[in-house]
Amino acid sequence: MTTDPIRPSDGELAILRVLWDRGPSTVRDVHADLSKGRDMGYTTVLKLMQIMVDKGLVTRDESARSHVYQAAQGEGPTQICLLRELMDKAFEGSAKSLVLRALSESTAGTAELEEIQATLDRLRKERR
Amino acid sequence: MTTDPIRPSDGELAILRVLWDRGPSTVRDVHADLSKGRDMGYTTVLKLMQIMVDKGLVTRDESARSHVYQAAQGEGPTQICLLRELMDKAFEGSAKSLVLRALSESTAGTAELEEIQATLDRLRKERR
DNA sequence: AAGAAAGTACGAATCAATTCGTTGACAACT
DNA sequence: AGTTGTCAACGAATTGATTCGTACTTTCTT
Repeated sequence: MTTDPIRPSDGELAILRVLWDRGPSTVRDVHADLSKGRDMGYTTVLKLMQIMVDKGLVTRDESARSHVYQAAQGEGPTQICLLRELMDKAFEGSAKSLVLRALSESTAGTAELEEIQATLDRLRKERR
Repeated sequence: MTTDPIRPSDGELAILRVLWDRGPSTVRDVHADLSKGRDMGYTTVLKLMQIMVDKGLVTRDESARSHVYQAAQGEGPTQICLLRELMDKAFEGSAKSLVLRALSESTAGTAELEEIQATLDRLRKERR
């Protein structure tokens, strides 16, 4: 059995996204990537990633001088964890009302709506 | 013109939910409601609600000795605001992938799926 | 070998959210 | 009038996330 995904903070999530994108990376890599968007010091990223090791959000390979970090949990499980949290906090736990709200404001194009449709069809078959 | 909904913190959101539910309420009312779930002091709720007045999240009628508070923004706009934030933070801004993820893990029953289906159909017609 | 460059580790400052104790005002009760 | 209860206001402690400076180590360059 695997442990439940741990809820990452905002900063941690930003780092995880880089790791999911790039795969195993050094602090320098992550910092370079993150610096495109906003301005933050190298040691800030380092510290955060060290904390993430402690929390179990990432794993670290220390065999080389520049440690190589890797996301410990997948993007999907993390997204689900965050969705569930929001669902509980703001949608009374109802996936339906969350999805309806998201759809009602969505800027998704026709193609994307088709894709959602397909998933929905599949789900309904499974439920039968 | 109305200002954009302000992102409430977790504690603030819990209070807003009570206000949406009950309508205009005193601190005592809100505290009573919130106390069912978790244990928090009266002054904690009071303080939070005072802060919320400053932030513009709620309005306050001070004509009676017990002030009466009211949510300043609707539930819908707030949910949209929170969804958009999560979308940006964890789904690369894509409503589609958020919805797909929510659906894939959803425990929604058949009836609820039907309802989502209906909304989806309507949306697709509009897009045409 | 000396110095610059690139790393990690760590402590401390800051900031926002949350929590609650205490105080003082006002009201209700006796 | 005096006591008790209810309330708003405020200050202070706490906690978690974030930020970065500084120190120390290792590696690379000259």
